[in-house]
Amino acid sequence: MHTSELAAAAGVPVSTLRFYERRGLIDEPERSRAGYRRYAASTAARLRFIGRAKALGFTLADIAGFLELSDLGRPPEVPGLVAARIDDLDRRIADLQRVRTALAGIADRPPEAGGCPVIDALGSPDGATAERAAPEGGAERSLPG
Amino acid sequence: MHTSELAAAAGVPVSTLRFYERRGLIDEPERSRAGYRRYAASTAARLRFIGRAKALGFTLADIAGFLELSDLGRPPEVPGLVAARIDDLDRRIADLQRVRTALAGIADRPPEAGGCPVIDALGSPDGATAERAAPEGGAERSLPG
DNA sequence: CTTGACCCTGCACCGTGGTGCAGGGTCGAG
DNA sequence: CTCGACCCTGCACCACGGTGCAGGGTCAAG
Repeated sequence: MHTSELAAAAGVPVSTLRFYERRGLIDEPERSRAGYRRYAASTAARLRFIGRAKALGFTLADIAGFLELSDLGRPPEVPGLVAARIDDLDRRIADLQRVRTALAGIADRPPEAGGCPVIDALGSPDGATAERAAPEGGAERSLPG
Repeated sequence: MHTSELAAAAGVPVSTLRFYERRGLIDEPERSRAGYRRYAASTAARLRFIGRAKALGFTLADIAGFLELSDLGRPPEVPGLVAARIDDLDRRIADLQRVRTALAGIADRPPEAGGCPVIDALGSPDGATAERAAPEGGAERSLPG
């Protein structure tokens, strides 16, 4: 198939195809005499795999690692990476739920309570009611990648 | 306080201070006759607030919004913004939980003969065992953020 | 032979959240 | 008065995940 066919089959723009090729996520395909890329049909499946892994929050570097190991016929030691990713998700979900709880409680508070309750809940920016949310060691780190 | 004092007090590099100033997260401070920035002590608390909100996953744009509201003393349209923020959080939490469920299902698969269960679960990149995980409408959309 | 659709390369650009550096000016101690 | 530490501005750069465009080449239909 040629470039635009693959792009349509995989549901990504042509520009992204070339971007992935540069990043090593898809192999450089055969070329026609004129230099046109001619892709194997399996490349579309590979691109759908990339899309699903991306939707699960893996970075392109992660995915490139999966694919490389898979291409080498070696079962990747992915379970560890998946477990790490699940831990990340758990932390992040807990973070968001804590904020959501704070916001929900705040939304019901009477408007005459003084400053902005959302701000207060995070620790007032002017220091007045600070240090109640955000347990020091907790959400302090960011997501991987 | 001057720039380096504020940076030390807030635990951020000087470069970040100026970056936040450009982004409108902190006000342009008074200047000395020579043009040196002289910060109010409250700016350190504001920066710590930014740090906490950032750790909770808010973007700088989110935080700028919070701070603007706070600076304006809670204008009447705040309840709607809080509700919108809660809706957004709910969507983000649901997204992350869906991803987490998918990953957990993958991680539990026994390492069957041939192939990595994770790769298989995502749809083998060569198409052989494809289309088993990732129900079409499910995790197919990207994460917010 | 011309027209239009497609393809090629290379480079610049987007937003996010910063970091780093050059080339100056200023300030206080010695 | 000199020295080093600090401060200023502006600009370029980093990673990430792409997007867009200029300026060409190719191909098939009419």
